[in-house]
Amino acid sequence: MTSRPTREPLSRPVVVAAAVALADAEGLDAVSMRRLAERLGVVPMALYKHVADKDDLVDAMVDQLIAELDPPPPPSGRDGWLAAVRGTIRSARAAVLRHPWARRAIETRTRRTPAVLGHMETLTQLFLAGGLSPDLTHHAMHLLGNRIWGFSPELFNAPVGPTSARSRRTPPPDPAHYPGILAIAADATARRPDATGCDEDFEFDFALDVILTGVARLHAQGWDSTR
Amino acid sequence: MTSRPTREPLSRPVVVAAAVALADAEGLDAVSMRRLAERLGVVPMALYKHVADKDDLVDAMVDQLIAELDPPPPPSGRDGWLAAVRGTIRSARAAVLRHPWARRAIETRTRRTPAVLGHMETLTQLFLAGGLSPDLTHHAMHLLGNRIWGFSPELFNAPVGPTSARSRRTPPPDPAHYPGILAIAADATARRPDATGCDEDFEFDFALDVILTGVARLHAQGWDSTR
DNA sequence: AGGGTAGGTGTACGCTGTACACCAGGTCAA
DNA sequence: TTGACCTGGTGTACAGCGTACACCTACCCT
Repeated sequence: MTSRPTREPLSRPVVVAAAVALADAEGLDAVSMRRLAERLGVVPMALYKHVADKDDLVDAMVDQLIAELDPPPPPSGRDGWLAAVRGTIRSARAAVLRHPWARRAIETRTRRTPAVLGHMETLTQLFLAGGLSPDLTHHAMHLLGNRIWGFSPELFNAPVGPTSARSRRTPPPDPAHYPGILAIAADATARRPDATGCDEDFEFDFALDVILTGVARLHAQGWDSTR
Repeated sequence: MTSRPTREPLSRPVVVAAAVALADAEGLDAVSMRRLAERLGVVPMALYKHVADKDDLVDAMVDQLIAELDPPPPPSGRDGWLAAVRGTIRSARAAVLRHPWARRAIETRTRRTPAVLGHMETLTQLFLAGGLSPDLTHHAMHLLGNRIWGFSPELFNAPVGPTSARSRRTPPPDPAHYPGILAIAADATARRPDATGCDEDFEFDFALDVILTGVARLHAQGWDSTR
């Protein structure tokens, strides 16, 4: 009998799953066609039988992440849309926290895949089902922006991307020149003495709250974009 | 007399200005060390005498853009901070609209250069001068996120990055699967029949308005992060 | 029996950032 | 005046990237 050292055959899902695993383990930059192929015990060009190009691969990685999201909770009662929207977005947030590469991956996407559109559709439906006008819903989605994916842009914290601790030619900035920033930093440390950096979870919820509250208020007063 | 075919000597400002010009003309992807050096009539490695590495170069490009911003308007009167903040952010928006590459460049930055911190400091000061607590100011900055740079993430429009019109293997999505999105799209076209895509300026102002209004309301009611 | 196709291989190209050695010209101290 | 040093531009080289293209093999279907 011929021993068959056959590798499990490749397929698009297998390739994408391996890419996700690689990104989870070593970051998005580690996902090159060559490294990924090596992991799969295959020659780089073999991947191109399953993905169109690297962009397509990253699109697919994001799609797979979206597939992990919880199904939208059934909105219940008046103003239930608010909780439903919040829940859906929190689920997205949980997913991108599980996959640190997702943030950067999502930011660089330009294609709206069916999965991406699906998530946007879900949220849109929740707004509409809550009685919001298509008009307000439209602008509410824009207002949320990337927050529908569960992250807000970093503002104060440094280490998002690869933490290149290389020495630069420019000296570190002198805090004395930034009394305002210093003041809020001092206030923050006074409130949370043992914390390092900002509480991203708090910031996210705070932002979501201000935004959704604002939208709800506009809804209540019958806002219309043509004033 | 010896004819002197001396090229204008390089310097960091010259290099950065050339990089900005190149990005303005051909996009951020066109800014490679080789292409930039070619433009300057110099060998690629010569650039490294003036910038530490490519990251440093892009940092410097963003810094130069920030230098173009209007100085902060003097806030006047009660609630003048609101107009002042709005004006400062609008000025940033004008700058990134002049330089289409800026958006992507800013999003990928991880270093807080003095110029970057300076812009954040300016806004922080405006909030504080308006009487907002350091606490609220802090979270307001987070809430604004990248909008302090004058852009919100694209949600519906496609063509931000390089418009790769390559054919993909996945077919275009069927609009019928997205009735909610379809509904708001229909509403939008009904309101602006001759428009292509969303009105980014409107979206930006709308978002800024909801956010700042929300912050002002919290300020008025003495909001505190430790409830 | 034979053609088509799906999937994996191998080679090659052009592009990227940048490390490293070198070298000319100017400045400055001995 | 001489020699050391520094500044800035050069040339070569390397490793890594995405991917075009030709090929080859094994299977399915008529």
